[in-house]
Amino acid sequence: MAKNLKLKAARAEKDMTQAQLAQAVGATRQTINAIEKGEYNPTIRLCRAICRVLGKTLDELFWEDEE
Amino acid sequence: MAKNLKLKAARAEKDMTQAQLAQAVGATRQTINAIEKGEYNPTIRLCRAICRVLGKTLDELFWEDEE
DNA sequence: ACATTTTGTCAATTATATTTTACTTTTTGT
DNA sequence: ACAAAAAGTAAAATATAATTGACAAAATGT
Repeated sequence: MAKNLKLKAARAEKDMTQAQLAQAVGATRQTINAIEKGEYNPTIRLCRAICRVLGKTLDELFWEDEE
Repeated sequence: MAKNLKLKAARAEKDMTQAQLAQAVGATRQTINAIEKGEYNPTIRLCRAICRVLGKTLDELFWEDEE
């Protein structure tokens, strides 16, 4: 898995820290960090929560052409 | 979580059984069944695999407005 | 009606997502 | 340069996704 820079950018666009995003979606800072780092396979529910907070779609933040 | 009828419909459109879809995405029939039943929180990687096989996007098959 | 396929469901086990605690490194602002 | 905040990282524990095997219920075709 590659780094999720789209997520990182969307978070920056909202001026949120990893800790703030984590709290907003009910996860931990480490989980958010791991997702951005790209070495993670989060659940769809968490992905949806992140999308809602950042105002993005699943396709925008979590699609990958190659797995 | 509600039943995932969009997934069920997309699978029907491809004329695939749950078992066939499961094999195509490298999962078990029970997992596919549970996802369609809606009482499940699959990983994003499995969701992406399903989308690729069925020719749909994450937003089309796995978005939910209310959680 | 009958046989066959598909779906639904359950219990037990395994794999892994997520948490917790803690520490180091990098970034940001003054 | 310094202090503070944010990000990166790691090990151990917990929660839960996913598998395996097996059987019942429903759907489909002849």
